[in-house]
Amino acid sequence: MRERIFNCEKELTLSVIGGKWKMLILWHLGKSGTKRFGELKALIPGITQRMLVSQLRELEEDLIVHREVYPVVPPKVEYSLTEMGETLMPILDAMYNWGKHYMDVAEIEPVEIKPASWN
Amino acid sequence: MRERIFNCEKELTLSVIGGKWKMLILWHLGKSGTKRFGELKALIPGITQRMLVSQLRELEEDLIVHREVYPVVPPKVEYSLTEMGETLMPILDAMYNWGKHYMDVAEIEPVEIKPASWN
DNA sequence: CTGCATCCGCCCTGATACTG
DNA sequence: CAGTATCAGGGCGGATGCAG
Repeated sequence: MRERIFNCEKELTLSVIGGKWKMLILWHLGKSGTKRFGELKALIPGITQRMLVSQLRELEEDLIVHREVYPVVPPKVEYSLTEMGETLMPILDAMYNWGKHYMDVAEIEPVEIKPASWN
Repeated sequence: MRERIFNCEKELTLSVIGGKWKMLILWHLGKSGTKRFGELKALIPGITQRMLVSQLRELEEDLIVHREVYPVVPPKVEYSLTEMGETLMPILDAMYNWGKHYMDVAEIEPVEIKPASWN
């Protein structure tokens, strides 16, 4: 179980969205809605099944993501944002805009954003 | 040197504020202004000198924090937010408010916020 | 007072193979 | 299709000692 002892509420927020792939997952679910496991995997190049599963489990445990299992063969599982998860989107938007502006103005090197059309 | 290859601009933002103690440092500098090294250390219980130095160096390198050295003995060094650093405060505010609300509504356990009067 | 150098342990993550 | 199990590596961060 994850220890959750923080100095400030900001760190609680960070612990929810701070996993290596969590912002990407939330972004997809928030911007284009419910997705199947395989769809998410295809949308996030480079992620392994192990990481996608673990990040989704943590988001589910934190009541950010809802997991809907359909009892069919082959298996079908859909993921979507909860209401609580939706309330994170303004923060993700703000972080996206800040990062974009920061790249233009500060020109910190080296910074590379992998090619992607789904921003 | 830190590798900075991201899938999205949000991750760049996270890399700037995501260090273990960075949000705390930025919060103090943003809410109550310029601080000496020793003041910051006193304000952040539990942080080691090594970590305070390294986190400040990274923030300085990222043009978020300004470091002013006074050539006196004993040494005196003051840290403050740059203009770019100030633009992070709305995001930190949003994260603080979200975390606070999240604790009340979601009641995720275990979550513990250490006693502190400087929020 | 404000740092830097060194060592080290742990957790996160990646790779790979296997399964209902 | 949507996972689980296992092993291994690397980097972040903690502890300690020294310096200008």
